[in-house]
Amino acid sequence: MSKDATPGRVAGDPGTRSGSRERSTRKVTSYDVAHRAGVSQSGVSRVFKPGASASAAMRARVLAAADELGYRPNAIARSLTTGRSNMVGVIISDLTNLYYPEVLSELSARFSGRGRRVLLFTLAREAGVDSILGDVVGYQLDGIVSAARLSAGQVSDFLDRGCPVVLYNRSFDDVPASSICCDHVHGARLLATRMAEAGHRRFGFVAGPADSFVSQERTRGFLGRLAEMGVAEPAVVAGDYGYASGHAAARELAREAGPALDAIVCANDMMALGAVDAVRGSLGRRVPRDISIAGFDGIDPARWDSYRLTTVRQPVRRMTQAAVEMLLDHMADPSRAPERRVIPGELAVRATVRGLDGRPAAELGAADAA
Amino acid sequence: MSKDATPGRVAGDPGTRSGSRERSTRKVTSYDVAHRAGVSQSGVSRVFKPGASASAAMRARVLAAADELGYRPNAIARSLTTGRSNMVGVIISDLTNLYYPEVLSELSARFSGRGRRVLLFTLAREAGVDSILGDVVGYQLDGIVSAARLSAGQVSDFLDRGCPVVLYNRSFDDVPASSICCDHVHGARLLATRMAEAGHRRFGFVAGPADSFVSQERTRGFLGRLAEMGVAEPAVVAGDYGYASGHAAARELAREAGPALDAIVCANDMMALGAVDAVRGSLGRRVPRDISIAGFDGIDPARWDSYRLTTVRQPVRRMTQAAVEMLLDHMADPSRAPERRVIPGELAVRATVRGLDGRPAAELGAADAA
DNA sequence: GTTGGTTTTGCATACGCATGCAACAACCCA
DNA sequence: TGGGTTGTTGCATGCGTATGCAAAACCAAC
Repeated sequence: MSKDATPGRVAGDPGTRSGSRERSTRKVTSYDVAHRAGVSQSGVSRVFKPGASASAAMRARVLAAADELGYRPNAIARSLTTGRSNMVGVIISDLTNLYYPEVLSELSARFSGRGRRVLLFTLAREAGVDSILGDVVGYQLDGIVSAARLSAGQVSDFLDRGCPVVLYNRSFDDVPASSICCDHVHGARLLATRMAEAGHRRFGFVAGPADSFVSQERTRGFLGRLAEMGVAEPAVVAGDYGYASGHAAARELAREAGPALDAIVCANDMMALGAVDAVRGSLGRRVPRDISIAGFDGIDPARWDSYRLTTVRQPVRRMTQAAVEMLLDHMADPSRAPERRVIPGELAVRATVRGLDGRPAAELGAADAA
Repeated sequence: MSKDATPGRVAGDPGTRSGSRERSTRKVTSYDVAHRAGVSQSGVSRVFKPGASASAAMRARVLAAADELGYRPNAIARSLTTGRSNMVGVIISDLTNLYYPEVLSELSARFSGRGRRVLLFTLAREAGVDSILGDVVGYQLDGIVSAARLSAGQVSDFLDRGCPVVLYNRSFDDVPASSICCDHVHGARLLATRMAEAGHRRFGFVAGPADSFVSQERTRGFLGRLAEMGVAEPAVVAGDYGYASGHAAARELAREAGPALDAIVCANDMMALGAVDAVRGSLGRRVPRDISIAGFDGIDPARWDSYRLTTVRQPVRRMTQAAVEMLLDHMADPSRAPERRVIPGELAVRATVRGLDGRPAAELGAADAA
């Protein structure tokens, strides 16, 4: 069978298993291709495995047969033998916070560029992490990127299962998982410095959910730096990272802090946008003349003309790139030590914070690209 | 072996294959569990298969052993034998159009509520559809929901491979795929009617990409109805569904149509928001006093106070629910005939369009919930 | 105590591909 | 021309689970 090279015969031979026409009915397997090409099944396997040894002649015959039959290697079967699925899990808590679609979009593009599929997990309301663990193990996921609020124990569970994890904007001292974080403390300090220097004296701060690592860091950085600069302690209220929540928080702050309130800083852009609208609308004050407002993240809508929100931008491109890179590195070499990368945020001073001369800041135009 | 029920012995017995402690090193298979529970592998399989026959005693012993060993059924192996993966593909063209994160979020939640995993495919720039086909086949995806601009041929390829497809906001007359569409023509006619009745006379229309089915429908519906009502034919320019594109288009329309321009309708909300900002900013005109603006989709930011955009809302909840339902139905019974559902859009008149008396429309407050 | 019927259980095999091993061919240099 | 080397190829087996089939156990009524 391997000797009598009569491709004409073989190719013309009506397939024994594959029916009469291409893609007629059922699945085409490597055996079908092998039979048609007159080689063994392992030969087909090798041709479809990059870097395996196969002669040009065999390669050509196999590829021709595969093409005629419409053969696609079965990734499931491959995963079973290799133990890796070429799928990575991406865990996102909440796509309504518009920062996450940006992250997801980038991650998806980068992973697919590296030949991996993205299995998406959205965590409705903190629930379902356990079921995800089951899936991660069951589907042999090669790794996971988590941008959700998992606990240290949950992350450990993944690692114990031999599934590398890259934490996005979170890290644990006692868990050996890699992480990529924006330096929220530093960014918050930059913002605090800038706003204090601009002469704001009565701050309101809108924190995120209490269990949000990002919120904790931003809050700590911002309040800490403000204290260092001798600014009166801000009034603090908590939100849920949503627009409506920022809207409500701004109104509450105005009620609490009274007319002296001259700055509101929110733990993310979504809430800051809500705050801007509340201040301009319900409160009837001007931004930034009466009240300056700033946020964190640098989401796209924050740049829209109606807002031009001052914010601390997270370099999403670089962060996602790092996340993908780190995860793939760990998949390639599991013995590699976990790595914690921190990337500085960038203060983007736009139109919602007064300038250092106390007047509305100069417009920056569209020059500040991500 | 199946008779001497001495669970104490069995449980205390140091596992032969599973090392010494729970989850020590390598994968735990159904054989490990079977050995520990003193039953056969097929027994374990049956216990973990809902609706399979297994005595209460066996079930209890197997579950206990599985728990002690930290066993999780290998979904990959299961997929190999059953031929179905419990994964569905979701194809999204562009997450920067903020309508899609909403759709994706809903789809993800609904599918995971039905026990399916979502494999995400983002189509960068119309490229890569072919590679998706390979993945769909290779990963034995049980079905796919496509909210991207696939061609009829591409959809047929999926179907030929035995993979049911539900098209989201698109359908083909000659392809037997199910689809869920918002009635864009009808919605566009509602909007056109309302705007013409409010006395607008010189329209500008910002279409989407030429190959966008949604844009074609909306354009056709809107222009058609306007013509019926005897309104002068609008100036039409094309955008790419992005904010910046709407911004630029509004300025171009103003230049083309001159000061008589009193209404701009965009083929989606993202562009409409850009148009609002362009009209208020660059053009220095008021909305809706000088120029009314409307969009399509009903994305979240369109409801923000700074915009309160008049739009034709797509009932995302109902549409995604229908999509999931239809896909699952087809997965359960592949012989079922394809179904094309159409759901009406809802005109949401908010603040960017003048009222029927020619004055700014009454605010609707937050009453118009999705 | 026996028989017929109904679970329950184990056995063996299939799913589709990857891969270690051995057989083999081609090729090189002496 | 021969022995050694490199590079191809096929064979056989394993990955972890599901499932048809038959053996076994159980139950109930006679």
